[in-house]
Amino acid sequence: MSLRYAVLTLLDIEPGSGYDLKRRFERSVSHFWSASHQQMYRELHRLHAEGLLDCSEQPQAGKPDKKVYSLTDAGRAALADWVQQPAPAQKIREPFLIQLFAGHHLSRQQAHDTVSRQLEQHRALLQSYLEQSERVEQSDPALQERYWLAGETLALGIEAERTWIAWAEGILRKLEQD
Amino acid sequence: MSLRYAVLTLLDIEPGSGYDLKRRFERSVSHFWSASHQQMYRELHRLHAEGLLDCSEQPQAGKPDKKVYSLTDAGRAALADWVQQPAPAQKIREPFLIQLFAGHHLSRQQAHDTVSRQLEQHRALLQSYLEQSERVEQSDPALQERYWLAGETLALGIEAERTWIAWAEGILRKLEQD
DNA sequence: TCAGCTTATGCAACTAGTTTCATAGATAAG
DNA sequence: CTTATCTATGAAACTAGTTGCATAAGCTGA
Repeated sequence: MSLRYAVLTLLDIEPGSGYDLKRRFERSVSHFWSASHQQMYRELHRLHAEGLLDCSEQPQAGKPDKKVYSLTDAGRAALADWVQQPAPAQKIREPFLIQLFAGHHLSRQQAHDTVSRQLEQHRALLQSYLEQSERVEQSDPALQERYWLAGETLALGIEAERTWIAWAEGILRKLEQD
Repeated sequence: MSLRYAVLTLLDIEPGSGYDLKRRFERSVSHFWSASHQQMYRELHRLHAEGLLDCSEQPQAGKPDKKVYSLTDAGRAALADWVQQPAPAQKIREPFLIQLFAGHHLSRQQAHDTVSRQLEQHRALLQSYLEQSERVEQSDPALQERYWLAGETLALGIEAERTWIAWAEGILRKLEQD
């Protein structure tokens, strides 16, 4: 049930199409939510059917037409109501940590390889979060002020990645020293 | 597809029933995976049907009978094979961070309340991870040696919670100083 | 003795999320 | 001129996960 509120939140900040939304999920909330384009379109249809979203078709020059969605009053009310409810518990599912949990089936070299591979991915993630953070810092101060709590979620993403990277580097050191 | 390997990993370390498994998920891998008892039982049935698990019914004094599952050779082979594959990417889904992202719908007081509520939960989590860690330290050194990578996953859980708590405390400070 | 908790297992129906496929115009590289 | 990529939307079928219900034995406290 949280996907719908993630969608409402992004469209509340700025209206957009399913395609826009998919990219905004990748670029701005990937540190706490992910969804495929099919999920977006389905959720947009549902929210529109329930009267939480308005939809206007916009022909574009040189590109296919867009369906731009924006919140109705009912949509804004539903979102404002939900943010005040206790948040459903997060469900953590990290396949890589299962592999480490079963790490006694790996040779030292294999363990080193899998951890290294993950480490590269997390370094890339940290890099992309830092770039996002820079973009935020260069944006309109009034918007930064209004959405400062959103900015803090990104700060958490950055800190979490730094913690992860430091931990993984520690494991690699232990695997290297016999 | 990762649940099955989480189940295989725990049963590889020590055989047990669906009920045991559910509690072991809560007590020993909750920092990277969660599953309901229905998921356990269904997965155990499937794994048994596929020949990856053996099952023996054990009558118990003073308690209902148990079905104790353990890995077959095929089960151990499937697990050993899987741990060497690249891990599927983790999917992060944190409803609380969506709420903060939509935090402009909250008053200062409401924001303070929701963050405080989450902070309490994360402090309790850290506490339980630290207790787990102590239990591990007091266990047989040979087992600690064999499952040291599993121990490292717990260390990551602890570090991640500390990071989270420090971040949340920072938010609360910002919300308190006008 | 009755109510509630723990141990123990399971089905059925539902919601959420993934994968595969399909369509279609524009643009860019070779 | 063909292949590939990007923009843009969607259906259908599948797998994963959740919720609600059912059953049943034993144990604990009022």
